[in-house]
Amino acid sequence: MSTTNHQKVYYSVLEEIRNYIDHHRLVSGDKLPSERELAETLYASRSSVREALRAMELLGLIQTRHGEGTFLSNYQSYESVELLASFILREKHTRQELATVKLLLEKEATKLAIHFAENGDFMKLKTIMHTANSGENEKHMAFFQYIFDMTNNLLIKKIWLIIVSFTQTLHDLYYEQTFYKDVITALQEKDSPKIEQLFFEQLINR
Amino acid sequence: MSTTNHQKVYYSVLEEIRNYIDHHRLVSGDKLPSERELAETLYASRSSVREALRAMELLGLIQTRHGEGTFLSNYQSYESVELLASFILREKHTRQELATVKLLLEKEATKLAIHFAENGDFMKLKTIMHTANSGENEKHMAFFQYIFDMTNNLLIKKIWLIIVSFTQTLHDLYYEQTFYKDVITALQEKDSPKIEQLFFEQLINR
DNA sequence: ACTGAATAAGTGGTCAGACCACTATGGAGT
DNA sequence: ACTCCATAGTGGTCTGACCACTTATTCAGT
Repeated sequence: MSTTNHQKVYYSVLEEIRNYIDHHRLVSGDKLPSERELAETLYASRSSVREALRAMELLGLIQTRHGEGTFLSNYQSYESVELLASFILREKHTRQELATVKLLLEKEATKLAIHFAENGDFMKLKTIMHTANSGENEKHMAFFQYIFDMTNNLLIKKIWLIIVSFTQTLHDLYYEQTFYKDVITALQEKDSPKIEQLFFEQLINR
Repeated sequence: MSTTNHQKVYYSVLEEIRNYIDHHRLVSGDKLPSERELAETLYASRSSVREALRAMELLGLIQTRHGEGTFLSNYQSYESVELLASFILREKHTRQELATVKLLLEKEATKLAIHFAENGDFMKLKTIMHTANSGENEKHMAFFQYIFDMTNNLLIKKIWLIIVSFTQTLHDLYYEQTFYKDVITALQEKDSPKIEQLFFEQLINR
């Protein structure tokens, strides 16, 4: 019944580090105190401090450089998403589920890209699809990598990359040859329903 | 443990643990080997094993009980999410990305659900939204949880759950009151473009 | 034979200290 | 002014110890 509020040390360390970041107005790239200094300041052992820092590192919140120090990550890398995914995707998800999510992400990204696409982009996409010395899977990857970059949404791209990496081991990634050309056209005409239709055709073609 | 390839020990440990879970077909609630046993098996120190376990714990992948052991979790534990979110959501850009992906997933799930919806489902959804003694966020969760279950796609649901758990700590999840009613109607009429339109209105309303 | 309390064994939680590997720095020698 | 390298500072890892908590075992009292 005793509600012992025994918080683990590494957890308090995490909170303290967050407070430190806030209080010192640290931004990406700034250096954190050394492990030994943190340990002394927070009255914790270096092991406990490291447990907290390693967790943060794995989540992509910080970046450690051997011999240099610990730094706030320069960009939001969504490392935690990858780690989570590697555990979630280990389960018995069917090929069907993976393929569906992959297609949905590609479709939505394309529709998002409508709002950002400029003239040069269409040319670039066409060039990608006409690169001679690359396989269909490589073209597909390059094509949508470009699309996802256009969306300015790193998170959705990250999720897609993970899904794709799992899909790739099962079967091919790519759609029909004419599909990509049609997508570029629809993108150019900012025709969202057309994109919806194009992907839907691929969905039922499987 | 071998330090070849500059791979940090705690990271190898993490991969090994994932392999162990995979190989032994562990499911939620199952017990992992003790820290000492893992250290011995993986030729790593207990400190390194703990660094890996703490990171997994922070992500809600495992649950440790003092004196008992370490157990595989169903990663529904929202315990550390708030702390995690306080780190991850520091940048406005990140919040935007999360909100967009959340909306896209909900939209696509709803459209997928069209193909599975039966008469009883609409009634059930209406009931959820008319439950008196529950907040708007709870209604929203229950509503879409039901939608996602209809899609028979566990993967997309899990992705959504993770996204939502982070979003929730920051601001409200839900849309306008009339929105849900309109969605049910569109679902009933299998009107995919209407669903598209409804969500799009919410997107620009932010 | 049964019950219950004391004990032991196993587990996570934490700490201190040691050593290694790597990086940046600054001073000695040119 | 330049180069070189010893050195200090940093993260990376390991060992061993002790504490706190939970469960299993033992054993005394009935």
